[in-house]
Amino acid sequence: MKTFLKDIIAKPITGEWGTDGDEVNVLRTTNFTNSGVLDLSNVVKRNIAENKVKQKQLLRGDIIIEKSGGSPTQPVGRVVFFEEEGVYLCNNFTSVLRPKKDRVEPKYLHYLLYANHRFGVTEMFQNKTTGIINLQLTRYVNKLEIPLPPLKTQQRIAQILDDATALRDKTKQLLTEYDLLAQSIFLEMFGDPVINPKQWEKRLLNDICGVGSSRRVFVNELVDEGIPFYRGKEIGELSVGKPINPDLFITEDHYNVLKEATGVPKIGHLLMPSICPDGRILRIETEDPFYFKDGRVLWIKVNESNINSYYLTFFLRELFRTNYYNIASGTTFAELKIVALKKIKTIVPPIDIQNQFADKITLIEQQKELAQQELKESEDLFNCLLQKAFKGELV
DNA sequence: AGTGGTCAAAAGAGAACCTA
DNA sequence: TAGGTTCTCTTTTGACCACT
Repeated sequence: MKTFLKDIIAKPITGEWGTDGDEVNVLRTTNFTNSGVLDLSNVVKRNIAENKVKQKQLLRGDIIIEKSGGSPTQPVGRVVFFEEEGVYLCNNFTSVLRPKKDRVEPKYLHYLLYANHRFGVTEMFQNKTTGIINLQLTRYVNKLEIPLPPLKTQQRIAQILDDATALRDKTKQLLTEYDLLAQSIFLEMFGDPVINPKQWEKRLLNDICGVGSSRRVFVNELVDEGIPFYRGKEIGELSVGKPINPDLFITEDHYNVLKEATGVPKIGHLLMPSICPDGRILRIETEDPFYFKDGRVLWIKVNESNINSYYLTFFLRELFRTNYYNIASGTTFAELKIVALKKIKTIVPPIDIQNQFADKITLIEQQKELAQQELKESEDLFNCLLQKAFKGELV
């Protein structure tokens, strides 16, 4: 059985801007996540008249929909599910959809609307002007058809999707915990990279590794296919040391010339964007050939006989995470210069201790690999279930 | 000619009312 | 109350200059 969205929700409640103040919580699109849950880490407080608060206060089980926002790559119409205690309203860029609980299970409706956004249905209801994108909410509510099985079935479907979400979140959580574990092992074994509490030898990075950048490749030398050519942004995204889908390429001949002249990044070398206050350092783990833009990507040719590349990755990550702005310089923005990188005082513990650390990290990396696999599987499962629920097949 | 450093334009992202 | 714009801050990157 199908029904129109308008028949199973109350009249949408529009948001309120309010005035400067600190009386009630106001949820904005910043508080939306792409996974359909609210992010309450940055909720603003505003003043709103008492009668408005009474009329528009969010209730548990409400669905908040984004009316204005999105981007060229992301359609407008995201939804989040509200199940908080306390007084919350939402702002003008959003509206509240309140399910009629005798007809529809709120969680079920939420998942369906989430799928609508995910699978591009909201795109048919958006009004694109020059700037931001607006959702034609009235049309959406009046025209949108919803598969509506009996309440009991809806509840079961919502439960299945909840379980799939929980599984996915648990795996995600596991991945962050592995990262934290790796970080805490580093700090426990070596201490703060600036303080050097264990008084190990310090050497200039330049004395133990090759430090520099790539040879310049000019825009007109880039081609449509060939060897991947990465810019700083992409290097920063290559967090697991494996290639992402490239946009730019150089010819194989060009690559061979560069290989001859400067060498090319090898397994165990480190790359980092020069603008990198959060310590995104890439340890290369692929043999697939690629090259990268000079100047914005710094290249550390690790000499493993002097220093272990896993150890150095974590040393620099910790150092930059806490001290980037002391080391980087620049007028418009802080940027790590090659000279500054060369001069970094690198703590060099005995190599066997570094290797012990690397062994532990490799184990963690293996576990992470497994967790990543699981995450992919649980995401596929969730998507598959969502797809089915959306088509009314999950009955 | 090859590198490194700097500058600032361009692009992107996010937040905030106002008006018809 | 629906629906459109602009500002500002951040990030990315091309261009250029200076030095070797």
